[in-house]
Amino acid sequence: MIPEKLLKPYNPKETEERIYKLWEESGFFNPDSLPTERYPLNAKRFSIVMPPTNANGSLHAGHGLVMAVEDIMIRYKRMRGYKTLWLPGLDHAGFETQVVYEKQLEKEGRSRFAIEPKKLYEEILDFTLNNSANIKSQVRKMGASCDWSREKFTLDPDIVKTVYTTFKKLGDDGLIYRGNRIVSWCPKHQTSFSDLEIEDVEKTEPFYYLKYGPFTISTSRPETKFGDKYVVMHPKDNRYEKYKDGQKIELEWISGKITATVVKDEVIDMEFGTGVMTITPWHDPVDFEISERHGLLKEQIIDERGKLLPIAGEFAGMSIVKARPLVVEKLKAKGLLEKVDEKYKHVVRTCYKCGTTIEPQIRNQWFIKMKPLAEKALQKINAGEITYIPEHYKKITVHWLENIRDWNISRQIVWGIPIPAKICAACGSGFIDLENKIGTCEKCGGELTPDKDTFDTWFSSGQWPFAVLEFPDGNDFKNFYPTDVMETAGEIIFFWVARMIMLGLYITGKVPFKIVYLHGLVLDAKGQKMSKSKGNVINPLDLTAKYGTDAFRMGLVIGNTPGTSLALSEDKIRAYKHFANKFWNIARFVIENTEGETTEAHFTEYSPKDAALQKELQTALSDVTVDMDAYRFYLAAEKLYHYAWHNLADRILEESKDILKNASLEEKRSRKQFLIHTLDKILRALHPFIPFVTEEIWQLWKQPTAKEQMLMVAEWPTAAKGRP
RNA sequence: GCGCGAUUAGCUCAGUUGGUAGAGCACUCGAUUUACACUCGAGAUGUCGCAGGUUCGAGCCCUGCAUCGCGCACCA
Repeated sequence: MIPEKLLKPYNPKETEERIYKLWEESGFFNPDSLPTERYPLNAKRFSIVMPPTNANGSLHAGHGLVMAVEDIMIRYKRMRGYKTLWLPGLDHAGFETQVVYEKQLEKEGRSRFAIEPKKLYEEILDFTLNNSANIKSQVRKMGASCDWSREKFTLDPDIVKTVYTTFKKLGDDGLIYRGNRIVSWCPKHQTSFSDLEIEDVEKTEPFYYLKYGPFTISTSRPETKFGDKYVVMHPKDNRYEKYKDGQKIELEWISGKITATVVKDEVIDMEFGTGVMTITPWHDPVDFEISERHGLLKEQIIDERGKLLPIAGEFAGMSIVKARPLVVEKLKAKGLLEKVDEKYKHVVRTCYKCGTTIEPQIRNQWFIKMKPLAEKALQKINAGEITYIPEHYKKITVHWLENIRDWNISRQIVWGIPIPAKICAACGSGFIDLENKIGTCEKCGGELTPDKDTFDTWFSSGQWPFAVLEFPDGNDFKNFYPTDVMETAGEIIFFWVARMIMLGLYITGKVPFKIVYLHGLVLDAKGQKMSKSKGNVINPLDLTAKYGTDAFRMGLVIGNTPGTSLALSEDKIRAYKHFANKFWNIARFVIENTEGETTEAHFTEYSPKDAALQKELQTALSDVTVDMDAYRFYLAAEKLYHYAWHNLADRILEESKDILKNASLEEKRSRKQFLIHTLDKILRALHPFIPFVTEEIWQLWKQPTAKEQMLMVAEWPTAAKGRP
């Protein structure tokens, strides 16, 4: 009897939840619970650690792509007999989450700075936990066959322990230092950043030429110049030959008479402006370096909120934005303003989140010396131990690693893993202290207080692969590390991927993954970046509800080459909904027309015509397998789509109508066997891409009596092997 | 300034090692008690950014240029 359900159109809504439950309850998402007959103890293993989802919102289209692509990899390998582990996780996403939460506070008319830190932490934790439940159900809706029993969160005690151990080891190896160094500071968020959180924006602003004693100096930031008492020029600049290094000059400046000191330094570009500049070491990285080289005094002009300090005289307490025109006015009144170039183009460093101009500040922070870590990573990458898909990301990574800078890992926010260190109130020294053992400052005997800062979130996620696999003693670490593939967004290649390689190598001695597969952004139908303010955000759940998850997955995968952005249009997804239904009907035709025919696994009496078709199918399948092994899912999916629709349905099924009606008994039997055989193979081959509809058809058709007979753990339809 | 991509049909994009240019959507004409209207058949649409070069043969390899996008960079 043909199952009643097959007579109606395919209904994803009715199917998906039930099928996912079937899979999940089988336990087969867990590599340890796979049927031992097909997956013996010595079976090959395949593992992917899922990029931990930021627990501060809900799934967006980009997550949809992650889930689709990684699930395809995992399902494919599982069908090929690998014990597959796909380990899901959530990221507290320190600063990112804090920003999201602060926006919410703003709407409520509250400010993070008015909330007691402990209370704020509790609130954000609640917020995060609320989101996580939601996110997890969304990941399930995408059909992700990940092992929920191994799920991890970046704030889990064992992860934190690993992070602390790494911090300690870095310290013991002399790779961590606490330095009073210039850092990038966002006055709005009031935290420091690493160089990656900075966005360079080209701006056109007035450029002021100011009289500084006998010199003319130029600046785009007159409001920072109050404390400038060093005037710097190139030692070989003939124009200023008569001024000697260290020479004192009395001159009239913004707030009155000062004594300036001449400094000669080779960083000065003689061609630029007048070849003379004054320096503001507390608030400019170049100036900081100069003052370090020459042992000059440094003075803070701007506070943490971006307001001027008492040194600015009558401007004290003013924000720099307000102060600038007033300072210019005063300079003008004093006759110190020589000229203004109104259209000066230059690069301004801004906070990547809020666009506020970065105000560099000198702060005592924890830094990691990156050079030694980067060198090891470069060796492995250059030796080809990591394959990049697409390839050009390798060059980008190498370039970044070769020019790496030290990593400031201190963040002045509450939402994160606290830095396990003590700070001396008297001398500012810091001591890594995991066991709360150090009582007084080892340098000056001063009193110690716990470090109030938290780690940069990437410091913890940078250790994710070995941390979640429970390095060093976990069985998972032995069985699944290094992982096979790291699939994530090309956007975070430095933030995350490169750092995982460095930290993974440093701690375990091995690269954390063999293949890096990077996908591009998911854009809207017009190719524009999705953003809440533009109102063009596509919610994956709306699309899966409307067209089914299988259609959504196909739409994300086909025509999407790694590394390239994808414009996601609803038309495209609708087209693959049609495909799911088409395939449903192919199955219905085959099942209806082969009723009563027993399946013979190795049928040998094909008619010449069917033998040819059989060969054609084999070729198509091995071709697809080659693509699968080469991670060309966009091609594999398209080929299967084409075969199923335009070969199987349009050609083979159409001509079968005549054969099944009019041909000889032998020919009929041959065709029926071929149809059964083909449907079986195509169901298997399409399963990684459209898991729900294929499993549903499989269940209706084969009516398996044991969970081991699910399509999810069935064998891939060809033994052919592509390139590794 | 240095580096990395992209440029192929009206739109969005494929094109794996060089061998007669492809898909989806859109478009035109036709079919209809059908496995499927979430359908089928037929069709139109391309100097593959430009200029050279290598080759029997180039969308693909090499050189240069243009346009767009991105990343990196301490010029006050």
